[in-house]
Amino acid sequence: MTDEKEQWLVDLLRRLEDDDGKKTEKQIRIIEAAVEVFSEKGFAAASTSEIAQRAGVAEGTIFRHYKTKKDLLLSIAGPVAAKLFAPFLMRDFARLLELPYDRVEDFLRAILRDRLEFARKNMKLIKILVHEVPFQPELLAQVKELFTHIVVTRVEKAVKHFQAQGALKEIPPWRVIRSTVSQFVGMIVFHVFLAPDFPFDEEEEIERTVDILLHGIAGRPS
Amino acid sequence: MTDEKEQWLVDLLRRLEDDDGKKTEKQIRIIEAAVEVFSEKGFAAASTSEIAQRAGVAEGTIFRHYKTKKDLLLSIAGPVAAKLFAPFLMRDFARLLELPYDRVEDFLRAILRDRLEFARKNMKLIKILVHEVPFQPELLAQVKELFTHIVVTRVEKAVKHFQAQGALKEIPPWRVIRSTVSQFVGMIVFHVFLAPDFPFDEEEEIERTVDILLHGIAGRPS
DNA sequence: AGGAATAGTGAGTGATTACTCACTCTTGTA
DNA sequence: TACAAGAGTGAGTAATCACTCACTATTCCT
Repeated sequence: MTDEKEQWLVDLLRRLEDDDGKKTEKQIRIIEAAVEVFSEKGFAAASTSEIAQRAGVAEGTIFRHYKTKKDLLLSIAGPVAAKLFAPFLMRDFARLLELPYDRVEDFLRAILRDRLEFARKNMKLIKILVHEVPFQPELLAQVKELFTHIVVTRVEKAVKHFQAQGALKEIPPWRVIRSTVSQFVGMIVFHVFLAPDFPFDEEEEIERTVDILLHGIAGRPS
Repeated sequence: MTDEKEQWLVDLLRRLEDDDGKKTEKQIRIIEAAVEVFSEKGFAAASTSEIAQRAGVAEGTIFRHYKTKKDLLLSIAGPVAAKLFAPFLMRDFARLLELPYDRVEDFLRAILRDRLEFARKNMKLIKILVHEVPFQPELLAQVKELFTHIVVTRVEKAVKHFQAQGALKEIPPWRVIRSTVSQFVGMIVFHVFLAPDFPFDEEEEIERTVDILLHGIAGRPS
């Protein structure tokens, strides 16, 4: 039944796989240059002339492939939003709920590890998305829709599953989700964006973060 | 001894109190209009002509008080950065460490409550600061300096104090700080910026957030 | 090989930009 | 009251902006 309403999501993600479909070499260079300039200066302060210059292309070439500058932005930031939530749509994620012996910590560790890697590989794209989402209504709507659809249909189910199992406290799922997202985003923002040179053992850092999320920072006697 | 090196910080905050010093009525209107336009469109997409129009002022008047558009931005965003960290410099905060009977949860609740209120009252200003910090090196440097100075001299001391007391786990203070900031920022961003219409009992929400930070989301049996 | 579609070009365009400047108006002081 | 200093003005300016278009180069199908 989920496959009916979420078909568009699956389609969306499938389209992301072959997004290198039929692109000219120059068009690829335009996208690469746009990512550079957008992430460095922000969308509004980025000029099409600089993008063209960095791509080694005439300015008119940009507008052959993209109607407007905003079009170029959306063609870049849109897919990032989808990829950001992609792992929560994978089959493995749904199947996971059928494995009652799977421990929450393994589950959380896997997600954090995966999204940390994703953030590292896509720093500039994420920066562009986060920066422009408040000013581009289309982007905001897309992100909100992706997030709510995924959360209510998948993640919330997973939370309730683990709660029934006794692995998670019986608190409202949205609070569990918010705490987890806060902790994970905080960790990723710190290590990837704020202090990328801060030395750390990735596996241990993941484990400690999940441990704090699960058991808190209070002392033992409590 | 802290009073020597941190004199500049104290001075900075004192200057914020009487920042309404000798300002013309039109100058105040310019600042108000600038806050509006900057937060709506972003600094780069905001035009001085629109700011002047909204302030009911000639465009030249802006440049009588501010050398450049960037000057106007910095005069707005700079003080916000300082006010953001201000409560961690208050005398009460330092004195708190001399009260061994004070419980961590009361401490955390007070901070969260205070910063939540601050965020509500200064939504637009915070939005401007967060949005422009990555693109204005002066702002970034100021925020980093404020944060590190405050953290190492005050908050870290507080964490170690509570650890010695047995109220907090013996984990590296920076990890305690990161977890706390993550959880608090996540809570504030959700309630103030993402879902301001989401109905909630503020006091209970504060209590539940602090409880999750202290004791985690794991089920009792563990 | 031929011809149509698509990719690429770059000079040109009107609109908008941040900022200037010569000027007037207001305010405080002696 | 006289006068200096600052506040306020708005037309003006050079630069830059996103975007267009008439044209050429390349690719692709038959």
